[in-house]
Amino acid sequence: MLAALPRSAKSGAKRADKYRAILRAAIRVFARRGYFNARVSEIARAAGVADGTIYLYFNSKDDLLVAIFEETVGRVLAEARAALEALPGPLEKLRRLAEMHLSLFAKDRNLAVVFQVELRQSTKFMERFSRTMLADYFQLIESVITEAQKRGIFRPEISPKLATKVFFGILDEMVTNWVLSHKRRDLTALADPILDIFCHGMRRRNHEAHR
Amino acid sequence: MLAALPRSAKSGAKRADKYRAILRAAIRVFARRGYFNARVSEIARAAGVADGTIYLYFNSKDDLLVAIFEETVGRVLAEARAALEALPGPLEKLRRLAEMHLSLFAKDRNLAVVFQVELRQSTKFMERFSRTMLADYFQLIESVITEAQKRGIFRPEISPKLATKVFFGILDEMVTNWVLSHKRRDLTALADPILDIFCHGMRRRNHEAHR
Amino acid sequence: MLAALPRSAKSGAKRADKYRAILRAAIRVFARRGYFNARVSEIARAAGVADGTIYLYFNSKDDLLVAIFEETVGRVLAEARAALEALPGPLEKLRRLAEMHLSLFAKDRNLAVVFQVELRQSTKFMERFSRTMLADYFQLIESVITEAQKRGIFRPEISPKLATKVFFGILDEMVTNWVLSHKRRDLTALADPILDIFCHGMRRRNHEAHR
Amino acid sequence: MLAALPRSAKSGAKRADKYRAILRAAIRVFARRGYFNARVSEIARAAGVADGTIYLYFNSKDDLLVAIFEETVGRVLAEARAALEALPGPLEKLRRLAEMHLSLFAKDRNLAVVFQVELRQSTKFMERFSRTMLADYFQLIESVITEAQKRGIFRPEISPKLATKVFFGILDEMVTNWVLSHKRRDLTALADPILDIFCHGMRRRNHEAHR
DNA sequence: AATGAATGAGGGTTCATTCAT
DNA sequence: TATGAATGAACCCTCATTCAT
Repeated sequence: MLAALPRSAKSGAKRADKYRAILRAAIRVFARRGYFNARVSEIARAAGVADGTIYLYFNSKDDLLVAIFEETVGRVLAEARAALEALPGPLEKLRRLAEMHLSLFAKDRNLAVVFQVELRQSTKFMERFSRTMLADYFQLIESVITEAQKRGIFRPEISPKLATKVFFGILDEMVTNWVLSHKRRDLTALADPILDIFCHGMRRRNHEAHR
Repeated sequence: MLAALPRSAKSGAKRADKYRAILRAAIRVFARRGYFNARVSEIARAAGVADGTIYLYFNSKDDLLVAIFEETVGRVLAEARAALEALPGPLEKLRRLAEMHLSLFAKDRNLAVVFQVELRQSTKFMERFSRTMLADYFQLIESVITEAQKRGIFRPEISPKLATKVFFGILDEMVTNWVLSHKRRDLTALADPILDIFCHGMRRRNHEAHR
Repeated sequence: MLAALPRSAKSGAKRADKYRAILRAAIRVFARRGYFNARVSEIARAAGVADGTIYLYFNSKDDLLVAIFEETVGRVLAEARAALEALPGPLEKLRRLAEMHLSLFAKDRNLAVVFQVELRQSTKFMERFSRTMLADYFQLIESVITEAQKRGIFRPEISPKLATKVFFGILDEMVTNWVLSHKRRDLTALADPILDIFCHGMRRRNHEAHR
Repeated sequence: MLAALPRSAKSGAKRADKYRAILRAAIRVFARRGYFNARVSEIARAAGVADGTIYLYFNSKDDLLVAIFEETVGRVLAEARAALEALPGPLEKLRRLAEMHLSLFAKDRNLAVVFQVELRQSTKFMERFSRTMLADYFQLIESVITEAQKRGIFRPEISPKLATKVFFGILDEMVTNWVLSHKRRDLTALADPILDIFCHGMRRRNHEAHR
């Protein structure tokens, strides 16, 4: 079967494999050593390739960090959009967003370290990330909050942009805290109490009364 | 007058002046260049001292970052504790904490950059900070939240530790967002809407009804 | 026709074509980028072959430079020897040598750059070239000068080896100057005035008187 | 005495000493290894300083080469101008130029290797050198040749710029040849026969007759 | 106490060359 | 014969820190 594939497809698949292997190795090494103390040669060894091979797939050490961010956020965004579509109301959607956010990192502690610590080491990275993919994530959250406001579930007088930052800030702090504390509690289990606080905080009074 | 002071007091005062001058210079340079791109010689020049003089006051470049953190958090904690004492109830105390947190950075954007970005560049720093002074800050917040629960203002079933992280996470995200967006909005003005969401999220239902 | 040729001749011809294509590409790229900044992959692209193919025809990047030198000097030497045979006297022969030397580079500026600059980057190359093919070129010049001395045209007391270096040095400087100045003057036209100076410098006094 | 000098003068003198020590070491190492194979750390060791110290005095490895060229040509030009002033006629001046040129390198073979080989490794360097200091040297030679033409010693119809290149080309080839041949002949002794050829080549016929 | 010249360890990246296909 | 992806050795330069003055 594989032999019948055109050369480009075969080598393309191999290329993608190696690309992912390097990226996974980079996440591991960045998490263990920190970005600045991580040696490119160490990543190469962890990925099972030669030092120079890294540079056939990535432009620089910086680029590895950028790729980790973009690959992850891109994938998560797509998954989140697909998952939200199937859900009936904004509260369910917020719950799903929180669950996906927390479980993404709960499943891969190394990724969590890279996202909560290593990616934030400089305004250069942070501004870049904020402006690009993170903006899409914020947009997705905001659209759900706006929907909740339109449906009369959330108070309409609260700025949806502010509420989005509040929602993200809570999730972000939970992950950071989980990463830094060496206790290995169940991160995903925090979705419920967080949503409880956030949604009550956002809720219309009379809406609550009707419950 | 000064000449009459004992030598140690005089030089002690001079010493403290230079210490602070270096620390202020470090905040400026770290904010402008980022920690890793900041040169010790650049900080020395900004502080008006020789390169070597830095090392008469600090052990290392790392130590400058640590000192910025500890000096600031130490001072802010003392101010916060003093301010809270004078306030009658937990809601007022939470409001004052939020205001102080936001205005600290609103008044000194360079300090905000250092706290929200540069200080988070490695797990080494973050774990150290979490364990030490930040823990005191969390403790202070938690004590106010517990007080609110005891008084029946906040729902008792919510974990106060969780609520503390939620409160801090919201504030932290506001500051980070303000630092990264190049719009210069009034950061302190966010205290009100944030508290609105947080306190409603925490509040007992019947307590609200009684209002 | 070609199809009727024995296999070895056919592939031999193709092989020679590719060999020359690579060499021509190397001259272009070396001239444009300089030897050290020239990438083997760039030469391969310019020659329309894969990187690895270069190594089926040449042992190393160094070897390309050596081959350029040896191919060119070998060809020029053969042409020069043939051309000189037909000429009656040593003065005509010197004139022809100068013309051939200058027009070789006037016709191919890239070759001139490689010969005047890139080939001289290290004593390793220069000593190798001096000892081998350049020695033949010097020998050819010297034989003409000796002939002129034997015929009483040039002063016999001048060392023919010295005169050879003088002759070559003048030509060499003309080409180098032409390569480095960005004016595109007629290099070949310099043959006459150069020979005027050189031949008068070498000539016997009484020989001149007889003219 | 030295102790009485102002600090700047003392340290200035030490600075100049170290500058020259590094430059001399660079000439030695470049001559022995070739520019590209020379390691900066090797130069540092040869100069008795740390690697980093090189960069307190020079901007880059390239800069070392440039400095060797500019220091040498600058010094030689000044010496040559001073020496020529004392001489009565252009022929004596040309002889002195040739002697100085040849003896400069005869006295320092390493310098000769650097000038004849290492400095010519790229059009980047060569064009830079041609345009700047070498142009001054050419100008000096040309002025002497023009003087000889004005005095009726040299033929006026010969382009003085061409004659300058001829003169330089001869000297240059002598030095190159001396550098590449491993025989250690007396380079300076070549001044006489070279001048014999060059000056006869340039001379007016009737002028000769009058001799 | 203050200076600033000197130190020297340390690593991302390039690219000639190889070799499995 | 030809390919081009993979290799891995090799090095200039920076800059935190020291220490003689």
